[in-house]
Amino acid sequence: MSENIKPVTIKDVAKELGIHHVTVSRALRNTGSLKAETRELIKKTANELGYKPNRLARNFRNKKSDVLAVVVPDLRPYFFSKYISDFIEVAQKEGYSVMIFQSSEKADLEKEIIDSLIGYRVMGVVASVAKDTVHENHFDVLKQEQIPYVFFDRAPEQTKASQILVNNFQGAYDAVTAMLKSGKKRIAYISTNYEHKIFQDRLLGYKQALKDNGLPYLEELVVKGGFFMKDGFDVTKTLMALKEKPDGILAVRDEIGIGAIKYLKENGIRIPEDVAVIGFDNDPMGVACEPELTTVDQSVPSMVEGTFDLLLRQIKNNSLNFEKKLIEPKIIFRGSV
Amino acid sequence: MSENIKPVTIKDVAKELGIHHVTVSRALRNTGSLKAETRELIKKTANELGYKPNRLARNFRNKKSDVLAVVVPDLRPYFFSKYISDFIEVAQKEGYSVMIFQSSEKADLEKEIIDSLIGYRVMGVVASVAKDTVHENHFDVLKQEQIPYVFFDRAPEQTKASQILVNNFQGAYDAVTAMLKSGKKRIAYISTNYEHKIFQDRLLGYKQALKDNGLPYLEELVVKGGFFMKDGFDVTKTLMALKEKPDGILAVRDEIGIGAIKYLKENGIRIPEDVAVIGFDNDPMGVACEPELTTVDQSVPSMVEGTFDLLLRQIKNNSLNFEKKLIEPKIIFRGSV
DNA sequence: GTGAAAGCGCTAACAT
DNA sequence: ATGTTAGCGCTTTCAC
Repeated sequence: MSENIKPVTIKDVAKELGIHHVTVSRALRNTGSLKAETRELIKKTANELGYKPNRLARNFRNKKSDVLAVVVPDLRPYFFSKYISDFIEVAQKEGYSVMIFQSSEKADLEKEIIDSLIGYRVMGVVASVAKDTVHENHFDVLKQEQIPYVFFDRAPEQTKASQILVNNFQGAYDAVTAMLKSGKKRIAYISTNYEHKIFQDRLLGYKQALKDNGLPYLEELVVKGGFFMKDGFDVTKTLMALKEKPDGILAVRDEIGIGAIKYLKENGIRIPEDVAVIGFDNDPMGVACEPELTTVDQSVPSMVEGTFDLLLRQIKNNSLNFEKKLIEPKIIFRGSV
Repeated sequence: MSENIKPVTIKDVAKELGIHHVTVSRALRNTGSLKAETRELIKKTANELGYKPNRLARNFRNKKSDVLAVVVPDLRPYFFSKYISDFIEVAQKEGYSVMIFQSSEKADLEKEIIDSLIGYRVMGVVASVAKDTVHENHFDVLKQEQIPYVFFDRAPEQTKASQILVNNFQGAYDAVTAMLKSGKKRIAYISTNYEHKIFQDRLLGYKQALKDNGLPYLEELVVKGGFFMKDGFDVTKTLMALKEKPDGILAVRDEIGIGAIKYLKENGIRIPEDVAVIGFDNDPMGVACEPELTTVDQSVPSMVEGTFDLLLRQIKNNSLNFEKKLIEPKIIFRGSV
């Protein structure tokens, strides 16, 4: 059990110099008017004494923290870890710290997290919602509390907050079109059983591309499964058991697409000659497999940039927005088409 | 510009009920002695009024936050994102919030981060250090400030803090032994140019395994490169240009190992018949490639559990420890050996 | 250019 | 079982 050392405060610095602590405060924050030499002396002394501003006190006094919060279902999928990594980098540069919360795809945990966030008086919230947060509206309390927030990727359906998404319709449309152009005629679509708009939009893009190319929409070619590689593997098995097999697969996630590739290869089906595959996310995992996976890239850096634009504007204007940004996706062609 | 709404405080709740705010505080925290019915009434009222405890005030008053900080070089590598994901999950369960910081492998940024952390009066810090933080000691201020901290995976060399690592020596030793057992005779070793002990230990394990099997240590088979897939690819090219080529490769990261596999396959070299490959980290990417990559698993869940053990003990005893924990690694055999 | 006073929302310690 | 007092470290406002 060690004795408790008291951190150095501005009063300690003030006492050391025989001046008032408010003067120290002013000096350290570069506000007010004081003699340049006093300011320098104070800074030097503060430094020597090992003064570290108490942000708890400062934030409390200012009634706001310099913290941004990010809420995601799960940190591990590459799309999220890449997004958060980029987000933190920008945030640190802008002088914010970042708290990360995981909902583990559970709406009720998400709710608790939001309450907690409000308690911390975070300056802004960025969220991608849980599996079941589709018709829920537990984010609305943030609006009541005047805390700016932005959804990225996944948003509740009826939200009245700003959001930033990839043009998922276009991404799917382009992916299907690409396979059609390479001569494919029966494109299957593998989705998750999540009901977020982003997945619906991808389905719509898929349908529209078929339609615009005079192809029928066939229920049997549209299947749903889980979120991971194994799920893609299983669901592809179902697809390839069809009497009339697909010759192309669009998967809503790269991991699912890789699962598809694994099934196809294990069963001697050539890619892309027999079946082409395209995924979503530009996960580096897609480069590990063979053939490398063609993918719809969501341009995470632009997405983060857009998020900050939406968020900081609200913070700086002290007002909440309801704005929607669309990022145009880009297909990265590799070996699977 | 919207008007500013004042958050509900305990005083508001108190006024509503015509009682003292301290009573409200006690009721809400389940401390002190008060009539059960008063307590319930207060809680109900607080809820109705939409009271959210101001953690800024509470933490300030208590001179400590309920925040744990994690500092990593980069969030994206699977090992880190998995670790942090697990860490946050446990932290949330224990009632802590988590701030994440990225050093981007830069020691000076790390230094700034630490100062910032101290300002937040975080309860504890968990860190894996930057590329250049080998002989540096900028984490020592945490000790001065009496903030418990634990290193995981990468630690500064002369640190006087608790740390948790995989037994890297053993992991490498076992990996080499496994290849030798499968009949390999010339095992190469691909590392990064980072100088952390974990990489040195892996090299020692590699050397010892050779020695124990009567094999010579050959400088030409030990190469260094970058951190990523591309680097593994490039360095393998060098290795395979040797007059006497290796028939086994131990890579210090799965991504590097996958780069090796990609080079080998592109050049018609069979895996594992001609060359076996083993990586470190149990990155799911290793399942995407073909053959699937055999890997040394670091058991992230045990590592997180161990971290919390080391950290919470210090927090609860209000004392700093200097303890070292080793997790035993486990080889996960897949197709590349 | 500097000092003094006041208060943010909360809780520990001491009343009653 | 409840109330009163005081103060955490900082910054805004007003005074000199």
